[in-house]
Amino acid sequence: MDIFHPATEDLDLTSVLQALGDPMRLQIVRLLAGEGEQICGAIDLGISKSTRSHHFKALREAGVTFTRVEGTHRHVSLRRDDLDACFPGLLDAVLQTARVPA
Amino acid sequence: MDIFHPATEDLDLTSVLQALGDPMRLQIVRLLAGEGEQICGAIDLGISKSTRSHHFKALREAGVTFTRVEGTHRHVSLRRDDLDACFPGLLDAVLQTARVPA
DNA sequence: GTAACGGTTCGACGCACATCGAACCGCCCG
DNA sequence: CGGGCGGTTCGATGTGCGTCGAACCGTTAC
Repeated sequence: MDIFHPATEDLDLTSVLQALGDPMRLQIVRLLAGEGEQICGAIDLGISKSTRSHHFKALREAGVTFTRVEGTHRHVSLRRDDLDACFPGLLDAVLQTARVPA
Repeated sequence: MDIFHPATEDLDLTSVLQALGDPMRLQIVRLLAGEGEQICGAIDLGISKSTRSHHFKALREAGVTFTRVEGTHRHVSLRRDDLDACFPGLLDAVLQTARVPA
């Protein structure tokens, strides 16, 4: 079971919104937007490894992130261009407010 | 238990995204954006009354819609201004792509 | 006053999800 | 080659959600 990424034209608004509609994942997306590509393990939010893996899978399968394998590491990045192409303005709107939390 | 609406400053991104992350509710929002204020019963998507009521409640409690009581009817409308104030561009982005579904 | 109608609430049910620990797999480094 | 590390997968568990029918409530109409 290789890492799956949905095609750009297969991105689904509902799925993306659902993926973004979780505090943990929203935080991950915010971090990826700010810091750029990250190694999976570098992102720790006080959750277990399995839960983290679960969220990354959810984001990836919704088409929000792209995962690149390099050795034992997984490099994760935002699919900014694809998201902007399918849902123009959406990511920006989410990030703009996500950047200013409380 | 009167109809509750969250204050504009209490709107939460995660909650809004979660509310929008459902096909039925997304369809309702799209309809409200296109047709303006609607009576609850005028919106039928092949779901039961109770399910419809449930979705309207979810949208309302997330701050996406405003419900106005008039006699036996409930008039529902989008909280466009409030959403734009809290999450500028978000609603537009969602509607723009939601307008072109399949 | 009584019936009909618009909506809500109440279980109930099934499903999906967030979370965890533990087991597992692949790769790298001694 | 063998151990450790980065990540995934596998149950298991609790919880929340979408859906329904049925019962209920307020208002309007007759």
